[in-house]
Amino acid sequence: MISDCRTMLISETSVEQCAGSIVETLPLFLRLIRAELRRHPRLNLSLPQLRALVYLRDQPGASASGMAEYLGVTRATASTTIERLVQRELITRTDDPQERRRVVLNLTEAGHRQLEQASTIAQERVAEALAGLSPSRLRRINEGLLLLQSVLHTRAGITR
Amino acid sequence: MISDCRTMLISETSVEQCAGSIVETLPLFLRLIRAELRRHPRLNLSLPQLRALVYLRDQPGASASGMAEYLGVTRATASTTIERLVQRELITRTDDPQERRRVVLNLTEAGHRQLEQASTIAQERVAEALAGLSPSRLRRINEGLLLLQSVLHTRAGITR
DNA sequence: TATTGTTATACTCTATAACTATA
DNA sequence: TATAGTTATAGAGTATAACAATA
Repeated sequence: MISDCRTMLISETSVEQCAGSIVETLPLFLRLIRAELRRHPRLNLSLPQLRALVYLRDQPGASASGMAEYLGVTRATASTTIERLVQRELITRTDDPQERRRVVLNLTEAGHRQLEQASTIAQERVAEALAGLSPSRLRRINEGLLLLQSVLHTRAGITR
Repeated sequence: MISDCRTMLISETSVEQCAGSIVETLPLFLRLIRAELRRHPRLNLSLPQLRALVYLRDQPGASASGMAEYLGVTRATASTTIERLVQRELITRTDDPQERRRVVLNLTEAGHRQLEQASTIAQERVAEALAGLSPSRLRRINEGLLLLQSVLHTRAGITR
C-alpha cells in the first residue's frame, strides 16, 4: 500500500483508489466478454484475436510490428496470433514488394464477417450488463474509461 | 455494430460507446500491470495469482469454490491456480474437519509478504501512469470504475 | 442426488532467446 | 548495425469432461 505522508499532501488517495478499482474491475469484464465469445462456437475468437481484426479493419495493409504495438505485445507474440488468424483464413499475410522485410496484413471476406458478428455479440452482451443504468451513469462510466484510455495511449508504451 | 433505430430512441449510443471503451481500455491496463509484475522476477505473480492472494487476505479460510467465484473462473481453473500457489508455498490448503468435502485456504507468511510487495509494485506502476492527472480527472476515472464494478457485481455472475 | 474438489486434455496468450532476411 | 519477422520453448490461464469423495 502507498501510505506515506504524500498520501495526504497531494491527494494520492485517489490514485490508489483508481489502481485498486482497475485491478478489481478489469478482470470481471474480461470474463464477461470471454464467456460471451466462447458461447458462440462458430465465432470462437479470443479477445486478442478480436482486437487484431479490429485493427486490420481500421488499418488495412498494416504490418506485423504495427499489430504488435496495437495489441501491446512483443513481435513474437503478434506473429503467432497472426499465424493463427492466417491459418483460419480470417486474414491474409503477403509480402511487401517495396520493403521486403515487411508483411502486409488484411482481412479476408470471412474475417470481415466474423469481426462483424463477434463485435456485435460482445457489444450486445456488454450492453446487456449495462442495461438499466441511467444515461448519467453511462456517461460517467464512459468518461472515466476515455480518460483512462488517453492516459494509457500516451504513456503506457511497451516497456521492455 | 448496434446501429438500428433504437440507438436514437433510448440513447443506446452511450451503451455502445461504453462497450467499445471497455474492450479497448482493459487490455491496455492489463498489459501495464502484467509487464510490471513480470519485471520483478522475485515476485513473478500473474494477475489472477495476485487476486487470489488478495482474496485470501480478505477472506482467510475461504474454500476453493469461493475462490472460483471471486476470480470468476470455473472450479477446475481455480483448483489449478490454487495448486500452483500451494506448490510455491504462498498459500496452505488443509481439510475442513466439519465439512470434509471442503478445503480451507490461507496465506502463508511468504504469501503475505509477496502480496504486500506485489500490490505495492502494481499500484505504484498504475500510480505512475496516472501521475499528473488533475484531481478532478482522477475522481471521474474512479467514479466510472466504481459504477462499472457495481454493475458487474450485481449482474455478471458466471453464466454457464 | 447435489456439492466440493481434482485431474486429464486441449487451446490460447505471452515472454525470452535464437534465428533469418532485408535495409 | 538495425529492423522486420519467425520459430522454439516454457509457463500460465482457461474451459470442458470425467472422476472421486462427501453431504
